[in-house]
Amino acid sequence: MDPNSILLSPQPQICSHLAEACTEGERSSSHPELDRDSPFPWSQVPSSSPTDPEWFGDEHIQAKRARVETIVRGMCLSPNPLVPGNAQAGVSPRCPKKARERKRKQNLPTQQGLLMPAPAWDQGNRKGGPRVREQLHLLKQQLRHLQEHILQAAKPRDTAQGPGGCGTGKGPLSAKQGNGCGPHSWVVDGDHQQGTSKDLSGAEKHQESEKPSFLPSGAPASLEILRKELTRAVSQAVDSVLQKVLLDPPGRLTQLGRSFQGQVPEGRNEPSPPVGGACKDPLALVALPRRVQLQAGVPVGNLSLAKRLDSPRYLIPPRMIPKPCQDPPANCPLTAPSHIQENQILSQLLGHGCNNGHWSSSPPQDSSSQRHPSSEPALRPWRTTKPQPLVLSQQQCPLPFTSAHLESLPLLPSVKMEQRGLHAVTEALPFSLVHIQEGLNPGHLKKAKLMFFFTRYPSSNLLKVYFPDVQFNRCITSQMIKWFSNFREFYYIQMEKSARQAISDGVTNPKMLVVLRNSELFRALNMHYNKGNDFEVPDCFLEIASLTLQEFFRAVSAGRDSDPSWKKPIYKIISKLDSDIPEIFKSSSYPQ
DNA sequence: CCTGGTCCTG
DNA sequence: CAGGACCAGG
Repeated sequence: MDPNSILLSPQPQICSHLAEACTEGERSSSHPELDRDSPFPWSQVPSSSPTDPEWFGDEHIQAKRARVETIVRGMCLSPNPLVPGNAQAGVSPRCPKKARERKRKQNLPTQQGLLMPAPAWDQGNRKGGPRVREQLHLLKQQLRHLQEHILQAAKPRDTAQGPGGCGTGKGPLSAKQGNGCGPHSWVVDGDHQQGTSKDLSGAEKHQESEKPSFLPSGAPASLEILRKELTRAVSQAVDSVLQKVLLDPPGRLTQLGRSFQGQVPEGRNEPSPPVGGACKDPLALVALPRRVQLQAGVPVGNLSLAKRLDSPRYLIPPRMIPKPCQDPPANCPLTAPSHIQENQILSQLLGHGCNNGHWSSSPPQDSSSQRHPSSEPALRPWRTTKPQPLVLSQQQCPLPFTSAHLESLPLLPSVKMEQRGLHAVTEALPFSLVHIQEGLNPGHLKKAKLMFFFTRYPSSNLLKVYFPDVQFNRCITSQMIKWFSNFREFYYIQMEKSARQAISDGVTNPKMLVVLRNSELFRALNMHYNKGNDFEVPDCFLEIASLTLQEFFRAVSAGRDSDPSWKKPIYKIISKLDSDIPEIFKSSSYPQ
């Protein structure tokens, strides 16, 4: 049997009695979570309008339509079709996959698809952005074909018209089209990437005004009429589609922004109930007795003794050593972090507005690099995007942007947009949105690691309390839970390793195993959770670590490790020894 | 059925 | 650290 019964016996008691009570309540976090069903009106968009066959009575055209459709479909299957690819690149790239594969996650895609016309969900996507884009694309193609027909019909005269016609004719188009004049110059460059709905309408408008000159008086008036009608209809269709997709109430706009990284803004995740309060209990109850013991001079095995030797006091709050001083309360509009968010938001909005409408069928390369949440400059893609389409789009794109917003678009090629566009857009967004992080960034990870010193098994509710700047949803929550799971893994591995090491070193009394700040074990742990060593590891952690180490030691030395699940009991013990996390951690800008 | 945990793998 | 498989508990 183990010689340590002395020391260890008291532990379990503490746990089972005191701790249990508290952790229990806290841990059972079955967040009544959110109202998942929030059917968004505009989600219907895809199924409705434009593609209706009726639009093109001409059978011939429909035939072509079918053909084009297959082509388009093929295009959609390619890498990142029209979708601004790595939407969730940085922070939560995995959600989509999960959503796609795991049944239980299926509500996710649904909502996300609706909320995010452009997320990187599989193209195969059900309703949602992809479809809209596809439809728009189709429309564009169809229109182009029609125009080609018309062109052919009018061609003879066009050519007769001579260069003059084209010189004045293609206004905006000539600029884009390398071929300048020529009969095709006025043909909407549908396939050409820059061909946007904008282009179409814009071009057509020009044509309309000029057409008369193109078509000799004798020209079939019906053609002209047909064209106008068609143009108008298509324009309207495009408008309506875009409108439905993009023009949503401010409230939605918010969600739109939140959903950016491919996360489901599944209902509001209220800063959840005062769970924070719960967390304190564990240690408050569990550790407290110990503190009392210690302070009262009642040693709890070597643990307490060691404690007193090299460590300050239990009550001394951990602090960031080097850090100048904590940042002002979280909500500081334009801090570096929020800046990134702004970019995200902007790019999302823009992404929707433009990519969504097939017009900015921006090259795959672009889209792939687009919507890179955190790290990568969200604006990058725009630098390669041609301004024209955007300029044109102002004229008819019924986006929720104000003219001011749009005005900034042409300036996109980077910086300017960042300054003006961002401002404009962000101003239009709910204030809170700027501060809410839809994804997790390195800062959050760091914070989580520090929190690990206090809690090894945080409940999701607790996490929500300590990460007020994070928009929790299933993905984010599980990601964070996963973090802690990983932390634990590392932690326990280290413990086991050390325990075995101690055994092989001839240690026989677990009492001898205490994690001191100068120990190798501590170094490893500190390196892992507190790189940079800018945080003072709380004593309670050392205590828990010592305990864990001892438990492992006892288990291994007792040969219990032969049991496949020999660690379980240890986990159980440790899981009840979470401490309360300092209030400062509740600040969204804590570790800064 | 969902959540949260562990284990294993990359 | 993320993913995925698998499992237990509510």
